[in-house]
Amino acid sequence: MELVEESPYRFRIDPLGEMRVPGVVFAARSLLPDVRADRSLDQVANVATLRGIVEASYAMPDVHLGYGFPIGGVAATDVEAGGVVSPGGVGFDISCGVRLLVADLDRAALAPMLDRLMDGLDAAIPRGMTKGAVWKLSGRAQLDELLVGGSRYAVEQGHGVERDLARCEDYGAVSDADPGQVSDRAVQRGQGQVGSLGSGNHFLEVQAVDHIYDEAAADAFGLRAGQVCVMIHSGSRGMGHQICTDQLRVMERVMPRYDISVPDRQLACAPVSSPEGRAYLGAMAAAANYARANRQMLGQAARRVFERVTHRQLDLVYDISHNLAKIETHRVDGAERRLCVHRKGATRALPPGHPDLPADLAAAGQPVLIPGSMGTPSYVLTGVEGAPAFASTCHGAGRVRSRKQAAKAVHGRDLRHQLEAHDILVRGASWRGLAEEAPDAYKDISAVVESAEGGGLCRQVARLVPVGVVKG
DNA sequence: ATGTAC
Repeated sequence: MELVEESPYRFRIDPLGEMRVPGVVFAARSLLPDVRADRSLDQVANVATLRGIVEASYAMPDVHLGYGFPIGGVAATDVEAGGVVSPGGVGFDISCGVRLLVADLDRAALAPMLDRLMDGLDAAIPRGMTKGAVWKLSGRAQLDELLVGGSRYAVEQGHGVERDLARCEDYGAVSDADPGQVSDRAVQRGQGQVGSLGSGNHFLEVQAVDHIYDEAAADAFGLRAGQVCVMIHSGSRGMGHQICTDQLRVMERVMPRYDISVPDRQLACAPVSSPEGRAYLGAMAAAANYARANRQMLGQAARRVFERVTHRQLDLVYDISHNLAKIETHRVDGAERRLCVHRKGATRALPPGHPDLPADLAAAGQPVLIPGSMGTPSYVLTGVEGAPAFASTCHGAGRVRSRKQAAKAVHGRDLRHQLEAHDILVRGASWRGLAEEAPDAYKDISAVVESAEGGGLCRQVARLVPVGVVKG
């Protein structure tokens, strides 16, 4: 594996063997994975062999090993040219993403109430392995409505306000969800989890705006220095996981029928326009809407606690996914093409003026929400005109040490003391879970974001720092 | 990420 430096934040893997296009990695040299110890760039090369792939197999600065595709990967296939869709290009946590809310309240004014706020959130946010969810659904019929309607359905049922939907990617729901493709087992797993955080790197954080890079965009997003925010990072829980598992099994079976062979079994795929490809996209969309409704409900729970303790409202800045495939039109080799754009651990970053943006965000561009690892900053970015990689950017810090290694290096109790020494309050679900998420198990988020901007993928708008964390 | 194993 050889990396050719094209510019300080852009490296190329030239096509070899079955690769149809090059690999392109957007990262400073210091963030590049070690090609001897880490297989994630082999995964970038493997993705480049997929039928119908156009331009390049892209990797964001937070790239790391995933199932088949790397996390931090972007790949687009040409639908009309027999291009494939692959569940591994989306990941198990379908439409995992981030929701950011802001309060008209400064960090200093919150300080005397912070402990009570964190206790309230601790009690109100279901998380970890324990059962519990904000919203108990009445049965499959209601779940099916949620799988089609996403956040819009939650708001229609009284869980939120109409303005929330204008501040959700896709206005709260992706189209073409097909609940008929969702197995009974997926329904069973998802039924009791709407409005629950999960575990791993998922969190709810109380944060403060620490630095503004772009005043005009920050103003459009409703962000100012010193202001208190709530960030929620969660996904589609057991529902998305089961849907991914089910659909992978189908694709593994039908690949020979379409004469598809892949260098790694985890790259199972089918043509976008085949029955199996369409079935996956319908099921994936259902899981995506589940994830959005999940974050809507978590946001509602946070709002109730926040209002009770501080007597202030939380307004939605934005809700955005970083694990999704979408059919989009892009110009490739001078012609408009319908592409299936896989983003796995990668975030869509619409530039200013994009027609999919609501009017009040048109001048600034789309808010892109980048969650940091525990105890480290998070970022708000925005899209830029003429960006490469189908208007995509990074999604977070990216793990560099395994959960096991992380848990061995530090005890959760010590980590909590370290965070509290930095005035960050911690409400965890388990000591082990806390230790697995130690910040030094992740890349430096600030370096990741700098690389993304340096590579021309996005622009920095604001930096947020944690003041209290609720961990799954 | 995940009822951390079909």
